[in-house]
Amino acid sequence: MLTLNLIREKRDFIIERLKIKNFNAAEILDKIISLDASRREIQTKTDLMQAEMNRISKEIGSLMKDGKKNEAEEAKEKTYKLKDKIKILSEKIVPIDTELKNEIVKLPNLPHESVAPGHGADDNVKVKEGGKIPVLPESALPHWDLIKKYDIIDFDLGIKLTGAGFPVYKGKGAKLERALINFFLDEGAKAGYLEIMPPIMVNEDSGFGTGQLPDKEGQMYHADIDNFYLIPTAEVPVTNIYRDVILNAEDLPVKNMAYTPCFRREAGSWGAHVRGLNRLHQFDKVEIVRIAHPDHSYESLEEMVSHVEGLISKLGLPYRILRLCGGDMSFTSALTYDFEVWSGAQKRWLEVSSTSNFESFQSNRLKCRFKEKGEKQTRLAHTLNGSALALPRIVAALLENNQSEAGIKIPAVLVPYTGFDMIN
RNA sequence: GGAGAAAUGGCAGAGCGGUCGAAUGCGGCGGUCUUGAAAACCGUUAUUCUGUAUCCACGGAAUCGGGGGUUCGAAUCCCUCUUUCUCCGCCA
Repeated sequence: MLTLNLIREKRDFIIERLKIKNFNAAEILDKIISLDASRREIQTKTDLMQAEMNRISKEIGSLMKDGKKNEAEEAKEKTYKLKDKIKILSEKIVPIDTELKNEIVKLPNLPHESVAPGHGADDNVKVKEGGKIPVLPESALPHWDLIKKYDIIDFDLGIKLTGAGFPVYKGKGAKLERALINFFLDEGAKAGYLEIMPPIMVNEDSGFGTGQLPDKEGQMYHADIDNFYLIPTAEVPVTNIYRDVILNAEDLPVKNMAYTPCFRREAGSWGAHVRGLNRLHQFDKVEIVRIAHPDHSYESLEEMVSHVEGLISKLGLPYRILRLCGGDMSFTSALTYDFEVWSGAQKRWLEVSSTSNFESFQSNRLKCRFKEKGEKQTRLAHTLNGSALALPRIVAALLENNQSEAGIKIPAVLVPYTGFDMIN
């Protein structure tokens, strides 16, 4: 959520920046500005009346003390009219406030100045490429065949237990999953991230704090009776730890990480390219989250990017890093890097991480602020997060790229975690 | 799930419906003293919105778990929700 201050002071700048995201903001901005102006006008009036009201009330208090009952009664008379006026005026504010909130949440975050304009995936900017694309024989199998061949992940069983998109990991498949989680967490710990195990269901306030609510409730599973949402990513609970929190500047950056299962309804998005592990309703992910000082948040982002890159290259996967263009970026993000790994048998790139700086967009909703030592004023912190990493597509690429007649070779860094070096 | 009690500033803990943003203690910050430190003493110590000023500053409104109500006036009374504690029941 953009701050009202920015909207008041930089209307034209916002319009220009949001063009990069192909978003026409003028109409909404003008509506907000006029709503805000009338809200403040009314607020100022009611504040004045309320001040008068408070003054009279105090007067009544001291009159009563002095035993001047008649004068107190006279003063009371004066308040009735005033009270009515205040009531009428303050009731006017309620719908204005609601509308203001409705409008302001429609505005996406401003893209960072390095973000290129564009409409879709084709306009993303490749910033780096690494690893070697494997040359596989014609007979190479896609991962959905490999998992059947070695009986390590069972989709049909998942359908029986729950439904499509809820795979069952078995034997070495389950072990590989657990190995990857532990590997990612250990690497994260080495990089200074504090491990968190959060709840995987959150309340409405948390959903709003990170921007899933309103509007995107269709993407989350909802437990009706208790009004809880299954998290689509650990970003939601881990970032919401800092909802309504005022941090000290010297505690920044806060570096947290969490492994959680993630749940996505992905309503309407099933179709091409979603076979096997490519898109699931439940999957595992390790997420890194930072709360950073606004002056240093882009340094934080770069550190996160190189951390994620390190993970992928330690696993020996061919990868590329993309800086998303305005049209492909999320509503809440100011700058996003996507990481894709090459899937040898599908012969295509699979997104395995999205690492973003949200600047103060989330923290304004979260009311996540910090205070500089000795200063009175609070400022909004910057929030960042990134997948480090999402597992299913990593598994898909590992299986496909490392297959041979003898079986599937486990990357050396994982062997201490799996306890085996081949799936066969 | 049943019965009862409670929720106040960073923490602890007062608070009769009137001058209470809130005593007191601890902690934090600044200062005096000291060669330095401790102790002692003095001062200071929340957040949000807002008006003039737009660097410092001054004024107003709101906030004592959340929401609503009674009242000229609510931390204090009423309703409701949430959370915590104690006892009973159930339970990995």
